[in-house]
Amino acid sequence: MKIATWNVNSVRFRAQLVTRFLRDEQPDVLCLQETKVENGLFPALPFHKLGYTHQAIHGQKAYHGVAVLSKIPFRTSGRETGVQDFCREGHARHMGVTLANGVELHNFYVPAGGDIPDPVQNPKFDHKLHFLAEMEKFFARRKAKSDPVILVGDLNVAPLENDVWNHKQLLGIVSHTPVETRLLGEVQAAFDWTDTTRHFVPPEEKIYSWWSYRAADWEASDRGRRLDHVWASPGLKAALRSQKIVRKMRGWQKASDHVPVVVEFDL
DNA sequence: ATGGTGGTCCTACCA
Repeated sequence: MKIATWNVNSVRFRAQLVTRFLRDEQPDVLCLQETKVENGLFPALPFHKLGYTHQAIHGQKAYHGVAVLSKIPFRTSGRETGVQDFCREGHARHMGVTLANGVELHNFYVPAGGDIPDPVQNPKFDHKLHFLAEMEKFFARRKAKSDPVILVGDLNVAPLENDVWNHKQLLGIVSHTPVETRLLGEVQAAFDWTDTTRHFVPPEEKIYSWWSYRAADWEASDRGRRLDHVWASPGLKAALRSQKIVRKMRGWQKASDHVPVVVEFDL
């Protein structure tokens, strides 16, 4: 089973890039974040035509929004099943589905958190910390860690030193501050999640999934961050087969600032 | 130290 996650930054603006990716990579399931569209206007047809006939969509106008496109049927039915309320602001930032093979899949778009890394001065940062704490509570509550569960998404935190282009320089920058990386570590510990990218890529090696639009030349400066993640539950760790971050897609015309993470499981 | 770009929707907001 091949699972992909991608912050697409508007699924309508980039629908053709989504179909290109689906043709190239042929994942069984693609989880999207920042779809930026309400459910009635979601471009379902081009993905349906490629075999992604099972679509769990949770969107809203202009901002946020998540979706799961799947070749594998869902056990749950309907277009809006599985949404949990991690988000006190009422944003569309989570969609959960259970696949026909029994795998439970959670797709997250964690709040970016604004510019100032202080929850008192900056309500967006406070909201981000609250959202992560809610994620931790949700998974800590569950007992059966042997269940096959996958958590993916734009978590908007780059946890390790080599998940950013310059660790010391980014310690005060939202996405890599100690309070965020500690909290994400607690979310990870709450369910003994395996960070699948780091399962395959040693921590000494720099690897990123996001490059700012503001760089004159994203590739030359290579000032990236690893904000996009696929986590596997303990019961799925032995089934991990491969991971890749599709860096070349940052160079496509009309690229998203994020690129997909693709993980294969032997199931 | 600053501003740099891009999507949504139309005046800023968000990333």
